[in-house]
Amino acid sequence: MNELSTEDRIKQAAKALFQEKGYSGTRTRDIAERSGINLALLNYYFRSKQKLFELVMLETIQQFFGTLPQYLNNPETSLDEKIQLLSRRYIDFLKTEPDLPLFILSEIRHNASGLIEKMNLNEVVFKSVLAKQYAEAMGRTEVDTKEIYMLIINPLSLIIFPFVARPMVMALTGLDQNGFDQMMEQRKTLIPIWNRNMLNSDLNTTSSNTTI
Amino acid sequence: MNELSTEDRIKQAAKALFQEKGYSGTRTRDIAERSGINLALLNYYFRSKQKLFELVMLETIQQFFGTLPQYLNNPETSLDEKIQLLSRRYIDFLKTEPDLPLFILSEIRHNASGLIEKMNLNEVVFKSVLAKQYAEAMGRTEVDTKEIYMLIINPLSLIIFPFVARPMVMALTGLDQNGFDQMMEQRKTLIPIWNRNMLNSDLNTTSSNTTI
DNA sequence: AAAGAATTTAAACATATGATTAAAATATCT
DNA sequence: AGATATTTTAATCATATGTTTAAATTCTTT
Repeated sequence: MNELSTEDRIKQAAKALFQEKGYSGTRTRDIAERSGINLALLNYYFRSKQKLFELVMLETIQQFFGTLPQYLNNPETSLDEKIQLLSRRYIDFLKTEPDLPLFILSEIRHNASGLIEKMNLNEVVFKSVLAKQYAEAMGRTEVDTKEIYMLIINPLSLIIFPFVARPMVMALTGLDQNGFDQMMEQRKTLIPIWNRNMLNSDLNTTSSNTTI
Repeated sequence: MNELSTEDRIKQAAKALFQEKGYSGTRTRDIAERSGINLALLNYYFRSKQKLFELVMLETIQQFFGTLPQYLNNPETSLDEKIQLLSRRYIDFLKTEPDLPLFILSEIRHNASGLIEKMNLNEVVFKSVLAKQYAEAMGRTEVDTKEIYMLIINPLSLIIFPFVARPMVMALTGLDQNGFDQMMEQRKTLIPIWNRNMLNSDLNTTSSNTTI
């Protein structure tokens, strides 16, 4: 009853291997071995390595970006609470899938079919409750692009970059894997504080004392 | 007199292609075509695709990390001036080599030979003038690891991540390539301001009003 | 100019890789 | 239980890929 179907076993193995080695570096024979299947089954179930890859990519992109709207759009949390939830949940998620962000960022960079352009993420962002909350705090109805840097890009930079650049971060800090994990735990609470202070620099610039 | 040697032409083509397609996705025939040489010359000059790759990697890693010490160690600039210089220079550099960070981060993640572990980057960081300046401002002789997050990891996150995640950032902000470039120009001055405010959150925590 | 060294060329090689094929095995339906 | 559909298997195929080889060409030295 707990047995995965052959199709799912292939997909799981492919997802892991594509993340580890990239598309070109992953052979169909690697996928067959890891999923414990006969090589020809990959073509039977998915028709080609390329088709399998596209399917895995779609699912993985959905996994990475798909939860973003819910963090930005909960009307019952404040702006700060949203950044707190985003930090905590994304870090928890990335700790379970440490290879995923690098894989996604690498593939969307080289992928000519524009998968994420089709997701209308900028609408999600500009029309989010988070953006509205910030605009209201500034006494306006809309945020501008520069404000999106602080509201979205900077938190995501602080959350995701250490995962993408883990060997580099470990080399710079001298932390081992365990230390790195602890660092990311600490950043769950630190990132919202830092971000609040970055937002405050904009508030100070506009001489507003509004508390969000 | 301006003629590049055959060896250099191969290296340049290889560097560009490895960044675009990765190691496995780049064929020796691609490199030969792009450098305008006969295929066998790759083996004549570099013995193998693997050896060529290792050489290109070494040079590229040096290019990416090699300038870091000079930004952290100039005794004639304040802490804030160092972050300003780091932001400006790294952003300028990355605008000329937009594919480089993703390539480096991807390869050091999968590279078992531990190239960057041998660089003793954490010594560079912990013993830097920057770290000393911060410790002095805190009335101590040394910084701890958490402080390195703010002094080094956070600025690097804010600087490098948008380049690594360019399609994602463009999708979230709705910016085109031109807009993205302008955004990075703005971040040259914004990142030091933001970082100063993050550091201030630590200063406030320790109830110190010291100005650095 | 001739000899020797270095570079370049085109073809061939040995192996790898994604895909196909046909038969065998298993599952499902009547 | 037999017929049919689906899944699996092992071998084979067609092409790709990194590398080698030997000859030709160019460069350097005497």
